[in-house]
Amino acid sequence: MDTLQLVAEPRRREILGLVWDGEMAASDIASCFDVTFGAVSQHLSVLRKANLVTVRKDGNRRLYRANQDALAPYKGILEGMWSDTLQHLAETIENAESDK
Amino acid sequence: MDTLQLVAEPRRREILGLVWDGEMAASDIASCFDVTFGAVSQHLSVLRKANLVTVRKDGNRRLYRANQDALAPYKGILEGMWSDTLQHLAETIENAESDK
DNA sequence: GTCCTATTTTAGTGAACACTATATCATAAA
DNA sequence: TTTATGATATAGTGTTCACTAAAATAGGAC
Repeated sequence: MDTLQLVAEPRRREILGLVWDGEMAASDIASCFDVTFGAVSQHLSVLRKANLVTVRKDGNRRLYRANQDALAPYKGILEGMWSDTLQHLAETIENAESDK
Repeated sequence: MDTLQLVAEPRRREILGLVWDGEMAASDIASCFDVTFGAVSQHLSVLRKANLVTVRKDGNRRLYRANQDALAPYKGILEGMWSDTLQHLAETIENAESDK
């Protein structure tokens, strides 16, 4: 599957939105969605293999972050969709709150 | 299915490439691919319903053309992929030849 | 009208893939 | 070393969807 198709998938789009501005643990990402941890981990695996996210180990946890260089061509479209739904903002705020 | 996913599908991407610069009959579009006429017609139907192409009747034939306004946000990405594969150019030239 | 071509539509098939559940692996804490 | 937590990998399921084949629709030529 090519990059455009990978990015087009709605769940992955949302995940990319979450890790766009900064890194985020897999468990925190998963808690934003109504699917199992495993499902999110699979999406992260796909994004990782396509070099669309980077991972950093922090003890037990894996911190993910969008690879903005690789995603540069899609940035405009992704941002457009995040702002359309306002979900990106809502979710990042929600996450920031729960981190306090 | 949203616009990004519609556009991401490889066959539809190629079809959009063919009708990007000018209108083209459904049969001519279909003859560029190794799938049945019906399959291409279905893709055209999807693109039509999403308002990504416009149709004009010319007697028996239906002439399709990309709706560049609606596709504007995706133009850069699509053009990048067409130039990558060179298929877009090859196919449009091939088609122009057969029209002579 | 009857043919022929261009196109759409419908029914059915196969494959891709997002998901669940479970097993496995790795790190941290006891 | 055991126990718990965070994460990945695997097996199996259901749905979506691109495709084929065939039927239906429409326009032009005769």
